Amino acid sequence: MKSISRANCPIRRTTDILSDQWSFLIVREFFLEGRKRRFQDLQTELGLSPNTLSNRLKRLEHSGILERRQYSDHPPRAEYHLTAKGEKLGPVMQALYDWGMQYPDTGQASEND
Amino acid sequence: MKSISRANCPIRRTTDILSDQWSFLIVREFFLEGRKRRFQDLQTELGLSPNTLSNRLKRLEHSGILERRQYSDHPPRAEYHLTAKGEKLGPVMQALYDWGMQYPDTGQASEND
DNA sequence: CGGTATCCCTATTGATACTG
DNA sequence: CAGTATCAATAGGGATACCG
Repeated sequence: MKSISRANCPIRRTTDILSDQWSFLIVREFFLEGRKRRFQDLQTELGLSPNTLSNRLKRLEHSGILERRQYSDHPPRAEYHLTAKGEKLGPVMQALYDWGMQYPDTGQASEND
Repeated sequence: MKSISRANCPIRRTTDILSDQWSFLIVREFFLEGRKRRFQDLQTELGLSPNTLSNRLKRLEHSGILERRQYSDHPPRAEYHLTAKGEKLGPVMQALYDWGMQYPDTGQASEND
């Protein structure tokens, strides 16, 4: 685990994409709730505003982690799913999960769902 | 890997602490550059402003990931080091690193160091 | 050296209303 | 349903100057 340049460090490349208030949690929904998620699902599950969600989704799509698939026009229905690249985030999510499980007292979130 | 409440999800607890522009990268320095880092080291290595660094450092300290140790007053010298809890972030850092290594094209950082 | 104190700017977010 | 548009609030961050 040794990087050459800080700007091009693999950890930095990863966190540049995912390290904000929502991205990890959005990806989390795919691992926890199912491989296909719809806009409304995610919004309800996470409780963020549609513009913010739209924004993150586009970024994740652009980064090749999610893929959008529209399968109906008239009642507009689209679903997002993890790409192979997105699936490979499994170990990352697992590691975040494991650490969080070891320290249940950490953090300040207290509201239910 | 199944959580009960979203607000109290282990992943969320972890990302609540670490998921911002700098925290992962600060922790990264301890894994990559050495277990003890000083304020100036980190600032130079990462290129962030002192107030921002100070802020993150306090948060990481408060979260029990880093510990501050002042070992001189007159020429003021302090060093930060990972706690046991901080060391346990190893798998997280490794996973972030591994994913980043698999997808070297991802991200947009292009400047050198 | 190891920070704090200011000032300021911009990106992110939320709330809300609206559209195809 | 799946978003986009708009507006306002605020937190994050940079630059800089300063202090013990």
